[in-house]
Amino acid sequence: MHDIRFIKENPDIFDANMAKRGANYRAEDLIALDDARVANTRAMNDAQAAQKSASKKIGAAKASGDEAAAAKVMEEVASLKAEVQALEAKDRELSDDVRTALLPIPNLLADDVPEGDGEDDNVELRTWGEIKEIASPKDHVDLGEALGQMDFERAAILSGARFTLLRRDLAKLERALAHFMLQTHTEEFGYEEISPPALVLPEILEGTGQLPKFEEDLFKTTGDHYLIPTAEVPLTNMVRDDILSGEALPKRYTGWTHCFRSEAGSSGKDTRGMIRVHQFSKVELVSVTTPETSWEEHDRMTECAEHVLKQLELPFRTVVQCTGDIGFGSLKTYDLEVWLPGQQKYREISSCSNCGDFQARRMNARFRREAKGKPEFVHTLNGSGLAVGRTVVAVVENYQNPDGSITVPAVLVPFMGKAKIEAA
RNA sequence: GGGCAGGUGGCCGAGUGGUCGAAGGCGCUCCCCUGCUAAGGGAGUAGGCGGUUUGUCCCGUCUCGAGGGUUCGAAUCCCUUCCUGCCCGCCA
Repeated sequence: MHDIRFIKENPDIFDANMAKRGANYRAEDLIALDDARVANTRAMNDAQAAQKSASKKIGAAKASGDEAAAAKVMEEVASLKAEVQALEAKDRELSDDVRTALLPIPNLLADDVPEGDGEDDNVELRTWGEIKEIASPKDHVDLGEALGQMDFERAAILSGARFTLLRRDLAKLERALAHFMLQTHTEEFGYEEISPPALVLPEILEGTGQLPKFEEDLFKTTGDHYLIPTAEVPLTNMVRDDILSGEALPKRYTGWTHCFRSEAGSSGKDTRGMIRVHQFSKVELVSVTTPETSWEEHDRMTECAEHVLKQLELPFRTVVQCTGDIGFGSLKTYDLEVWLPGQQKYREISSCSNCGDFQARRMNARFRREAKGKPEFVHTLNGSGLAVGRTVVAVVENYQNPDGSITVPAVLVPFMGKAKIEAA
């Protein structure tokens, strides 16, 4: 959420950013809305002050036993009551209007976010690894089904379209990958492992930005809960409503959770296999930092995610998302795209974003620089480290052998207890 | 699910209609005294919004789990709701 005061002081910056995102919000409209709120607040405060001082007079008169004087002031003040109540009601209404207007507005953009219309305009920063020559490569669906360990038919019987079911060694591969990732992030990079709830309340999703604007992307229960679309949601809200001490920062959280996405609006896209499904597992990284260290942390986090791909020896490239592809709450986002031989393409496997104070403001997450200092909003970052389902796909496709077996990446052998995945 | 008891400042804890944003204690910060393995004295110590100011000091107002209500006035009374603890029931 934006700081209305920032918009008032920098209307041009705000408008230019919205234009870059192709979003239709204007500083002028928001300022007018807030000015109305401020005018009402002043009137309300004045009325409250008048009422309060009169009430004190009544109290003083009663204390000294002067009932006549008390009655006289009570009469004078009677009319103020309605006025104060009306102004208070108006204040609630206007404050709510401002917040409601601000909530659907996307974050500003870092200056170096490239302009573009969609993912094709993302800019490649670097590539890593060597793409192996594979004669007539198969994709993960053909490989997995031939192994008898990837069962889309059974998944469809159980749950309909866009679900995956893994068996035996491929199920174990998923678990091994997640275990390896968690191990890396906790032991090597100092993240705190969290096993959070997968069902959360609406205000939690509002905190990270999925609500109110993107409700159609979420699964909602028959009660008040929503299924999390990513562990970013609970992990970032770990600091909700907190005032942290400066020394406590940075906070680094990692967690392996299932993620649930309705995939509304992506019908016809990636319908084959386990690239785009309603349920997948992901190891997430979240950092909470001071404002001055968030960019440094952004690079560090991206390197943590890249490190996992390097250890798995999967070729990938790192791109920076353009203005047409970047997410709602992000100032700047790096995507890691892994090479998939079955598609002869790089596909997204991680996305690392610096959200600045955008989420912190929604969550009311703050810190104190010094013991007596004024609370300031923290900065929050999130990244996949990595999407486990897609990593299964990448391993299966990149490590395929001519006989249909899959070589287990060296670093996973201890977790798998074997070096090769074969048909039963 | 049924019953009982609670939710107060960083923490503990007082406060059942009037000058309470809140006693006292702990913790923390600063100052003083003293002088040594510890202690004594003093001051300060929440956040939001708005104003004023940019001498960052002051002023108004709101906030005692949350939301409504009664009242001239509510931490204190009423209603709703959430959470916590304990007992019973049920159950991975």
